[in-house]
Amino acid sequence: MDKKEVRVRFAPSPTGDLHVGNIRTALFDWAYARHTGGTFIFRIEDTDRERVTDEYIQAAIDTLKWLGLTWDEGPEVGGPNGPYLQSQRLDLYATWAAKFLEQKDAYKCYCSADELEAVREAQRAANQAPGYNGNCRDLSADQIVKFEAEGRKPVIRMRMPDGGTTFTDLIRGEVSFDHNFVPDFVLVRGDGSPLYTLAVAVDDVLMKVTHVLRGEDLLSSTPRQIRVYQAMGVKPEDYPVFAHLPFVMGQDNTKLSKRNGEVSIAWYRQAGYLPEAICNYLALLGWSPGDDLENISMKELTELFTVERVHSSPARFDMKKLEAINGDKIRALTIDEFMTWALPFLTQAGVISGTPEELALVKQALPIIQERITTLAEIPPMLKFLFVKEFAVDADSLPKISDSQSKEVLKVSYEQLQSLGDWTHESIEGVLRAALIDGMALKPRIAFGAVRIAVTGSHISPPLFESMQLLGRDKSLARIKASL
RNA sequence: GGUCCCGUCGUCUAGUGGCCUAGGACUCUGGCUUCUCAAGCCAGCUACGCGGGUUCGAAUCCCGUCGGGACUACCA
Repeated sequence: MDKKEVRVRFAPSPTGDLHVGNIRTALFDWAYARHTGGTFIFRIEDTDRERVTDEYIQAAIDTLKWLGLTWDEGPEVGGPNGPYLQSQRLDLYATWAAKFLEQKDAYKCYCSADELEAVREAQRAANQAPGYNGNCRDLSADQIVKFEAEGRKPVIRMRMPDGGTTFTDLIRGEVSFDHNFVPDFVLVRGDGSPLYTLAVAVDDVLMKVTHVLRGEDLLSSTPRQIRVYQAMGVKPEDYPVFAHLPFVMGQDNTKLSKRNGEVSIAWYRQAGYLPEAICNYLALLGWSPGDDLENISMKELTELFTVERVHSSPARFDMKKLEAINGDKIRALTIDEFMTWALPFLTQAGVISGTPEELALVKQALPIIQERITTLAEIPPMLKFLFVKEFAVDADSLPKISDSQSKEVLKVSYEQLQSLGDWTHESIEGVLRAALIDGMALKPRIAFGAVRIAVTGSHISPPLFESMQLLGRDKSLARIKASL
């Protein structure tokens, strides 16, 4: 695009756990930085300290790390343009606000919240566009003295000049706003703390951000941001390039929320989704590589990602497709990788405590369940039968082996298996097939079904003969005997 | 209400005037395979919001219309 080094930032305001929408933005920011060989900056927008907490900030950092979206400048790693928490940059904002005041780009506004609300109320009633009416734009010295004497705490408000703002959005093309619909806006609160409108622009300039990829909800605040650049004396050719990403919405076409799909990335993490799957799926929301390629790695994403290919229309979040991709990613894991992901789920579920024997058994068992699960959370219930101390058949499966035919199947199985020489899944299968299918003329699903329930406790299990081999001769036989 | 953005199968998307009787993926349905569940394979259903133009020709360009969303804070 140009020879200037690309600098992109992800700047969330952690008022809660990072959610699907945030992360999709972070992912695109990251992918763009990596694609261009630029710098990825992570900045925390915590000017609203009533809503942003340290816990949420830490959670945001953890989530980004877990997803593999590493940053070049930001919390923990630092960088030449820090600090990267807006709450630690307050003096910077104050300095610029004072300068704007001095330049008459901004002015003190003494209107109270109640007065402003009354104005808006009247505007709404009169069917006019609600917005600041410019009441304090040109206060006389006397009026200021009077307000000050009343003890009013002024906010600092930016003066929007007549005219309009036009800028080129990388995704939407040329976008224009008439300043008649962009009222003078507040930069600094009555208590002296900065607002997003001030901090975001100051930081983007000071951090030399070249590309602002962010949510579409910020599109209409862009003229205000550009206004601050002007007041800071930034030349138009040095403004960052904007690209407003389309929304990620819930199933019912409303904003994604608890009601129509989980939003918190932390939830997906503990539900057993792989970071690569989440990123792969999210990358497909509002962007596509162009051909029929869909299952891509993080590396491929950075190679293929361009802003030009980002959509301008919103996308609906589809859990089913995420599940499908997650299953694909799990199946593509090597056993060692799969092991690494599986262990925490098994220990947390209390299925294993982590002894070397258990680990060895898990490693042997993982291959037979790898293609049967879509999330890691499905592992514990599926392997539980191998480790459980006090075995019992599931209540809903018990009736299925209580009939006389099942009893007969189990009896024959027990007798045949007892004299089996080598305990391998091939030999187990051979013996049972001969005795039950050939000998008793039963359908495989009927015959093996009974054994399955007796041995694994459920009518749904990993492949029976492999399961029996892993369980071992003693336990397998004991369970069959117990169900006779 | 105003301003701005958006509009291809149920969903995510391919498509930038002829290769489109619109392709892929997920879902769903049916089938094959099969020791359960999966996985895999095959088949099927279903879309260019609507109306006008421009053009020999439009999903692709223009206008209108309808619909959806965002913003309209001393939130971000």
